[in-house]
Amino acid sequence: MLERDFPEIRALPLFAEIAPENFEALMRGAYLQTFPPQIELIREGDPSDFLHVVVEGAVELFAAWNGRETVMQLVHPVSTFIVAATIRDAPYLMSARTLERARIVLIPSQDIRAVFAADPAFARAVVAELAQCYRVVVKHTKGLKLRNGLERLANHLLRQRAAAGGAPAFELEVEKRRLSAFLGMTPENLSRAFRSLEPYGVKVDGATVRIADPAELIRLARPSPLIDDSSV
Amino acid sequence: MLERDFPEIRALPLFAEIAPENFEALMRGAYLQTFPPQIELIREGDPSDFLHVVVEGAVELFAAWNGRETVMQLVHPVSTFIVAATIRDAPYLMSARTLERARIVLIPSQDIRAVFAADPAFARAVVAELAQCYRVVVKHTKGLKLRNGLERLANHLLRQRAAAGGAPAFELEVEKRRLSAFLGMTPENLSRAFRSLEPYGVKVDGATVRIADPAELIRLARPSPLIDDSSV
DNA sequence: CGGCATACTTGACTATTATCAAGCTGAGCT
DNA sequence: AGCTCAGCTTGATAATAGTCAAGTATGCCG
Repeated sequence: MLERDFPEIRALPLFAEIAPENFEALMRGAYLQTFPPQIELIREGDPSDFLHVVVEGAVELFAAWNGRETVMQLVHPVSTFIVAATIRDAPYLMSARTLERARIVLIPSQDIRAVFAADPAFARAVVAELAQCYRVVVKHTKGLKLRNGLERLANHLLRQRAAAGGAPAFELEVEKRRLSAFLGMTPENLSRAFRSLEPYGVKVDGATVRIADPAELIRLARPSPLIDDSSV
Repeated sequence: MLERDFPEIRALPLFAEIAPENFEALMRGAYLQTFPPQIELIREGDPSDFLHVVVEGAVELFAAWNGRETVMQLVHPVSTFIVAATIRDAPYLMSARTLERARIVLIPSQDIRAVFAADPAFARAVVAELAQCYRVVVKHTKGLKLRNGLERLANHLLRQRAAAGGAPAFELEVEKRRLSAFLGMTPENLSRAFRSLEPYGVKVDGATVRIADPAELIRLARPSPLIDDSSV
């Protein structure tokens, strides 16, 4: 692991407060690796070997059952994934694959568990991270159970718009087929949902979305901070 | 808080390893309270004031949006809920209400956060609890996205059967209307789903379920440890 | 440039799920 | 016992979502 890669990882809330010697111990065992697109990084059911930190690129967490597959989460830099499995030393509940070329730091799970036991500051940070992850999944589940496909898409677009700083046009960041799986619908229905949003001032051209009048879309989407606000 | 109530709380994984003086500090500020059925204990959006421990009875965590309501989790003794909100000092994402008469221990959130900062053993236990909660929600979400209503019910029955020690007959533990909301369907469709399971040897009489031949039901349900196994 | 592969879109159809409106049933009560 | 109410069930219908099949667009590569 090269010296120059430290800062962006060190800056993550998860690692910011660790004692220097413990952080170094983690980095000594860590790999920084670059993966091509479509590489399966972990497979659900496998034992938890590494904590992953996405430094660049994009990763999706997905799950399969009975021949069906769905996207559980989309992971963008800089963030970690599968903290829970690492901490509990339990098998992964989700698989992960790269969506684009991605630079990923792999930290051996046993190192994480060792530092976690020895460094109270790290333990606190892990708790904050886990609590955050928990709340993200709860919000996603609320959206799935309380909204229909059109409403989920409308709110997703409003969230993306906010993440893009409120610009009138922004990019979707992921292929539509993956977005559809993430939103709990088929690609065909995502297509139709986009068309249904046209009367609300939503224009889609490839991966570019333009929202003419947010107020109009908000009236349909009825966003709630307790589902859509990532900072809550 | 009475002395005789300590043991069952002390025995919880979350509290088992705390230093005695810290545990006492928590208990000094705690209330043990008995609530009648149908009492709203917390409301989503409110600030996190207390960590709740269900000692007796049953509680449901639910969420509402745009006039719709759904059940997110069913909580039975002895377990805690809303740890994540307490730790992050963030607003509750879910509401909670008693389903039956329930005895509940309320521990002020600020006490929890104080002991959490001071007691490494407690911090570790909180992490384990949170990681567990996270994995429970992920499994629930996987079920929602990968299975249809009938499959969710079939797997729920197999889980309940396992929880009852594999007995051929067992009780549902909650009203069917709440079970339906938990499984992400309407009461009407739960009714129909139960009838659809008759050919698979499932007989329902009130809240009592009898599974004639588990193998038959398993063939339909296709349970997976990564969705249905509570210990994984 | 043409050819190919892949994502996306569209339409027709099917399946699943929700809604509405009666009925039914059983526990609790007088 | 009979009444009442709430939960449950059932059937008819509507809304929502999935499937299949075909077509279009786009980007990559020789």
